[in-house]
This record gives sequence, C-alpha cells and structure tokens, in this order.
Amino acid sequence: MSAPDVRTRIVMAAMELFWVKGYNSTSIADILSRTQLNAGSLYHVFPGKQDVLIAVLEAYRDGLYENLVDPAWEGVDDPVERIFALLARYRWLILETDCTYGCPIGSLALELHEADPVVRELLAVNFTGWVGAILRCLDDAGDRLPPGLDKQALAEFVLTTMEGGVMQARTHRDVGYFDRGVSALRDHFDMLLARAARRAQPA
Amino acid sequence: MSAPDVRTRIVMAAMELFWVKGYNSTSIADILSRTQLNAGSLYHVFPGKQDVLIAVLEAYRDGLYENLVDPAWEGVDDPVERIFALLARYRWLILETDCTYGCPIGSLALELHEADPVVRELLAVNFTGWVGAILRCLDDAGDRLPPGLDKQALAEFVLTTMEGGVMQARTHRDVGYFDRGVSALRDHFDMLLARAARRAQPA
DNA sequence: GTCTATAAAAGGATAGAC
DNA sequence: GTCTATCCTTTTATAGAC
Repeated sequence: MSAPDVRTRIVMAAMELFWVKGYNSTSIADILSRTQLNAGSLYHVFPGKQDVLIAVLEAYRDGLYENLVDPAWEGVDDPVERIFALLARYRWLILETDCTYGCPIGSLALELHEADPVVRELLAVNFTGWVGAILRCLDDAGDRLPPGLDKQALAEFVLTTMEGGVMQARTHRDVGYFDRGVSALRDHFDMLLARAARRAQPA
Repeated sequence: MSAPDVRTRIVMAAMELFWVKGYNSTSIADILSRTQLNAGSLYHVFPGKQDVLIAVLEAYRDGLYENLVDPAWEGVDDPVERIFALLARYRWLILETDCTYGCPIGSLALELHEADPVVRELLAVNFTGWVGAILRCLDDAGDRLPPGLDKQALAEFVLTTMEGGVMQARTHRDVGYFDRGVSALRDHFDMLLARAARRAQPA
C-alpha cells in the first residue's frame, strides 16, 4: 500500500470539495490547499479545472460498487431488501452530515447548467450505473414482481425516490422527508408484491 | 398596465438567469446587461447579489398559484387528475426547453451548498407551498384514497417524482425518464385507489 | 516534476458627480 | 435615482527557474 500519487490525491480532494461546496464554489486554490500541492503539480497532471471534474466523475463511476453498493448490500441477500438497504445507506449519510447531505452526482447534475457534453455524459453514466444496480435486484426478485412490470421504470423510480428525498431532507434539514419518501416507495413495492402474489395464487 | 419598476425588472431578469445559468454562474453584469440598467440602480435597490436571490425566491413563493398551479389546473376538476395535470405542465416545460429544463427551486437547492439561513428557509417554503397544492388535491379526493393514508408523505412523494424525473430527463436529455417516473406514480395512485375501493365495497 | 511569482480576466461592490 | 469609473478580491491559468 504505497502513498497515493499526485493525480489520485487531487481527485480525492476534489471529490470531497465538489461534494461539500459544489463545483463552482471550489477553487483550484482550495484543492491545492487541501492536497498541499502547488499549482505547477496540478496543471502538470490536468489541463484545467474541468478535467479534474471529469476525473472525479470517472472515479464515482468506477467506484460505484466498491464504495457504495457492496458495503450497503453486505449481509443482505434478499433482492428487494437490498434496494432498501441502499436507501438506508443514504439515510445514514444524511444523519452523518446533520441533514446537509447531497448526492454528489445529483448536485452536480443540477448545478452545472451548461455542462460540456463529456461532463453531462459522465453524469448520465453515473445515474445509469446506479439504476443498473437496482435493476439487478429487480431481476433477481423474479416473479415476486408482477409480470409485465416495467423494471427499468421502477429502477429509475428508486433513484428518483432517493434524489427527491435527499433534496427535501437537505433543504428542510429534516431526515423525515427522506424517511417518508422511502416509506412511500415501500408501500409501492408492497402493493406490487401483493398484486403478483394474488395473480400467482388466485384462491 | 404601467411599465414594471426597476426592482421588478431586476427580479424578473434574475429569475430567468438563475434558472438558465444558475446562481453562481450569473453575474451582476449579466443582470445589468439584460435589464439595461446600471450598477448604481441595482445597488440602490438591493444591498447585494444575495438579496436579489432572496427577492427571486419570494417571487416564486408568491407566484406559485398564479404562474404555475392555476394554469395547470385550468379545466381540470378531478383532484387526482389535477396532480397529474401539474406534472404534465412540467413535461411541457421539459419539451419546451429541449430537455434542458430544471426546476428552479430544486436546482438552487442543490447548487447552494452553504446557503444563508434566510435563503434556505425560502427554498424550503417554496417546496412546502408546492407540496401544499398537492395536499389540497389529496384532501379533495376524500375517501377515494385509503383511510389512514399519510397524505403529507404522499404529497411529498409527488414532489419527489417531479424533481427526480426532471433531474434524470435533463441529465439524459430524454423526456422518457420523466414519463416513466410519472407512470410509476400513476401506478402508485391506481393501486391506492383500488385498495380503497376494495375496502369500501367488499363484495 | 515541483517551486514561486505573476499574468490576465472576471466578479462583487463602491464612490462621487449629476 | 441614475451615471461612469474604478477599487479590491478572487480565480484560472501560465512562465520560467530549479
């Protein structure tokens, strides 16, 4: 386990700073200060600030399972419960940050209004990866879910629940907004599972 | 109908600029350029940029029904359909902007990471007002919805659906992401309405 | 590859005449 | 209330020595 190289140090520092302060409010000086590097080192590795952002978004994309999904699913085998275990992970993040937590991808997606196509595509890919993890669970749930259900739509709806809940919890500084969203999604799943069960076993 | 005063001109210009470019990426010079005013005029009315933001958020708060809700509900009487009529309004906005539409409140809520308490409170109040409009519909729906249903949670879930759908549609530049979210919410309502109907008329 | 110094521009805000 | 000019700070990025 060698010390992280310069590029990695910059990406990790920028990851946290963009998450806490946003992209526009994070200056190159902020990144240099946190990494204890000089401007020369940063600009030797990255052509400019946007390239740091791209590297950060690639890191989120590549670390989705290792840093987020796998820890959330540890010890949870039921595919439906895995979905709610992932949401529980976000609840923990909200509490850990005193209800200031924002999804780093969601926040960047809404902050950057005229984003470079490369950046926008990486934001989209991050969403797709997250939704893909949920989609796995829905596929694993097999015929516990109603036949003909649009699983892609439902997986996206889980992301929507997370993003909407995080947004409202942060704005109101109250985790209850997140909890009630998850609770509504739980009702949604319960009703879907009940519907499938009724069809499978019609008395 | 007299010409709008300086304050109103500034607020209207800032409203659009913050929506299109975001708060940090909108400069005072942008606002002056669009309003054809000089710096002296703006700073005569507002102490600083943040005060313009506050005025913009107050304008959104005060114009919720006049500018958004009432037009969406025109000709729609059924309370449940009013909810989906409001969502249809957002769909229209997404199409109108070539899938670049972002909810102005949601975008500001995620862009401003260390917002002044006054600003954050105004963001929260805007969400509360929106949710309140949905809550009216749910109350008007009366016993078509299941008894004991958490209407507050459901109203917030409608906002979540809108925000999550808008976020994904914009990031992917594809209205389908919004449509599938609304469709999932429609399923949710259908299942709730069916559950209530079963209870009311158990053969 | 890393250092310091600095260029070059943008942004928020103010001064003081009118 | 409005005008022009400008101050001051921040910020991105570069130059050139080591």
